Amino acid sequence: MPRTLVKDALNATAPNDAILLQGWVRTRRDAKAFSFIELNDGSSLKGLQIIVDASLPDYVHVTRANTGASVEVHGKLVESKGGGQKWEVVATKFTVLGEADATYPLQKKGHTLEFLREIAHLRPRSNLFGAVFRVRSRLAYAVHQFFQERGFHYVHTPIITASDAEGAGNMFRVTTLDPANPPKTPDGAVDCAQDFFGKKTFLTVSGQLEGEIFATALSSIYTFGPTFRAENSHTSRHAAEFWMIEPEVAFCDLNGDMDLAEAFVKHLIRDAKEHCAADLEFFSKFVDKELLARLDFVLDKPFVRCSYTEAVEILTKSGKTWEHPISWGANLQAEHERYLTEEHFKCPVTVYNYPRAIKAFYMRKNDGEAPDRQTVAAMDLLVPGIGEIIGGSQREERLDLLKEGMALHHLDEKAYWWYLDLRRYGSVPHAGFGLGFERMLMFVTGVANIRDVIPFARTPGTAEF
RNA sequence: UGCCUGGUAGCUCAGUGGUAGAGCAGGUGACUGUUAAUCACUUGGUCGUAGGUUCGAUCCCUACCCGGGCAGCCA
Repeated sequence: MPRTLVKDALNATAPNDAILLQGWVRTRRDAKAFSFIELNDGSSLKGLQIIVDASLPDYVHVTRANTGASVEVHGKLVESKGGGQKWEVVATKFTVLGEADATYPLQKKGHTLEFLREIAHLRPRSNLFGAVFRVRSRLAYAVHQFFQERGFHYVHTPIITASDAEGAGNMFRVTTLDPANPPKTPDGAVDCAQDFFGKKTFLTVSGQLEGEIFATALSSIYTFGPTFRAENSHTSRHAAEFWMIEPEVAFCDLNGDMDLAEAFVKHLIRDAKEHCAADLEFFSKFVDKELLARLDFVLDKPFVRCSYTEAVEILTKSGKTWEHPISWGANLQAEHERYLTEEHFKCPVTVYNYPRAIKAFYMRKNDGEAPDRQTVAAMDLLVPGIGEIIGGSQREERLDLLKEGMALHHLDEKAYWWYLDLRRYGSVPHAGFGLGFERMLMFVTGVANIRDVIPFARTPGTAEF
């Protein structure tokens, strides 16, 4: 007999005389003549109520079906006599597949997120994490759907890379050399030429530069994969390993890039609302009361677009005192970004055209500006509660200006020979951005800590599981 | 990395310079078409680690370890 998922049983339109369910016991309530078992198989937030009558021969096994045990139930799907659920299953055959004794850590009560992180191998069986990871799965699908429907091609950029100065933070070294006894060059330095790849290699901090290669061939591409930053960041929104989505579009300028970013974020929110409604209701009830209202609000209105120069004026005229003083040329700090999106505009804000000096070498220089007010066509999308969720730019497609940018950032042209070739041969205007998948999940679920939207979080000092 | 904050029963927490309590979980019993069921009884802790002050430290001091928050870095 084929297995029926709890989700499908709950959505049944008619009773069913013979049904098979498999899953884990969430809670059991014993009555004199029968027991109630709430069965969950991860297919939905809500479980299915199982009735095991004491007259059933298998009833002797019910006492072993404690919270956490895995069970198999053959039975009849019938309309429930009790309140609280439409359908329930009256068991005809009841089997405990795997017991869970009193040491099972998940209890029928609220646990702290900190405790659940310590049992990351069991927390997917909780309501909250079941919901988080169902949404994560759905949104990963929605990412591909959004881009595939728009003619983008999915590119697998390398995870191991030799590009070591992309300006996106510290990198993890990848090496097979013996750390205790590495080969040395005559002058005493570690001889990286003898390493596995014959040179220094790292885990990628971004697939953007390789993405540009494919955008200047396939026109519109996106990457979606793991990214690594060896920053010693102790915050609720940084992880050493996270997933990033990086579209790159040829024949596209900054406005097109901002349009794409806005459409993408809205698509993901709309998709979650449509396909994960019960899970989002759960978050709205137990994690963040404002969640659903905020998501609706974000969908309804166009995002505000505000140039860096305007943003600095707003911040200067706000009358607020800043921990980090703000003036033209300084980077926007978290407190500034939070003010813009949470207090001043009260909606998602795209800040664009940042000072050239504080942005990456590959960003396109804007023309016709005073020498002390030069900007690049960069943009950051800020959302309430999280801050920066997207960072992107139009890329510098003019060879001479790209070389100038590299000189400003003290980069060696030789290391980027292939990147410069893209400007030597058939260069086109192009633009792209990076969206932190976990930050998007935090925004959609209301979950406040990045460690709780990653199955197994890697943060400084922590790599359990 | 800097600053702040916490570490007491399996979990969530209270508490006091004289070596500790509650709720939940577990156990036993009762009761019930129950919904994190309910009621009664009950098991359970060298109070993060190592020093120091003191007649005496879980409590005060120092260091360290671990968790969390904020800032910087960014996605």
